Amino acid sequence: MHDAPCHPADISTVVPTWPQGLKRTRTRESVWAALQSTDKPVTALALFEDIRRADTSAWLSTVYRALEAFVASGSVARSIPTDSTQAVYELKRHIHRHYAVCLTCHALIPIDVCPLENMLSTVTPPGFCVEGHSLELYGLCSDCHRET
Amino acid sequence: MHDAPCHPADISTVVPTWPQGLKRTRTRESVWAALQSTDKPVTALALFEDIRRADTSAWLSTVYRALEAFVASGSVARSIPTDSTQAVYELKRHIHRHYAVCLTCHALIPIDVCPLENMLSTVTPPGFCVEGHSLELYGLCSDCHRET
DNA sequence: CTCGGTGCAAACTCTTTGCATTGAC
DNA sequence: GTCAATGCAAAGAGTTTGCACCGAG
Repeated sequence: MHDAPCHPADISTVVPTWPQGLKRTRTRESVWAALQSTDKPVTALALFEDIRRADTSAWLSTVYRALEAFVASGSVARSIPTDSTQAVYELKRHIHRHYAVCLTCHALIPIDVCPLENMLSTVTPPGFCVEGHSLELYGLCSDCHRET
Repeated sequence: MHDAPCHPADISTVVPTWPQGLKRTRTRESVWAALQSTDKPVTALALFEDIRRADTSAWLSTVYRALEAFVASGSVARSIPTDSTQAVYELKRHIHRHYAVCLTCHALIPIDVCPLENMLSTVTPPGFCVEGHSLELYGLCSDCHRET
């Protein structure tokens, strides 16, 4: 008994293409390339420093604005790890991925099964249109666990 | 390199008691009471304003320090919603609960089933010691969905 | 040519810290 | 009495904004 079409993320492409309608500029291309080059979430500052290494003309606020544009276009996801206050960004590769974060060394360990995949309908409150979800485990990675 | 005990959260009590070893002071008691009085995550500022209404002597940094102490004691959870940069705090009632957050009106709708409950072992990376997890759905609540 | 994007500085928000004083145990 | 907690101010981190200039479409 639902009415309006509730469009879940499509799971088609694996390498995202440049978001349509966004001007291709120097900084944006650098940000995009930097995001392509990793499969882990990164901070705006890390991106900036990375980009600055090759392009001294880049500017932090521009990186933020580029990320903002990508997020608005739906091609980049922004989130904040539990043990931090700093936002991290990652390309929406349509390869759905979550991480376990180590509270000691802040390592991110990929989780390859998404428990929500088959359970989303069970879990969603009635009437709510899910556009996405975040999931994170936290605790101690095997290295830090050993050292205790 | 010993196998330290990996202690998952216990699911015993429902109404948390004052964290042992913490001095009972004016502001801390107020913060505690304010957290007891709601079952949704709240910001430090919201708590502060709430407390200020009854106790003009309260101070924001003290609220932060109280929350920090509660979090350290394990009795309060801190998290940051996807659509925000501001931390929210909630009592760990040992009633495990997640929320769906509306990207338009920021409403929090409780989710009553935790999909991880039965799947944690399937999902956890080998060697990782899980201390907790966060899960959040985001999208549009029924009200905001209608208006589109 | 036009309008959106950028360089740069400065503001803003949330959170933390430093230090003298107070108050819980 | 002792040491942790607090009042208050001020700093700090991360992020956003304002505005004049620049450059992609």
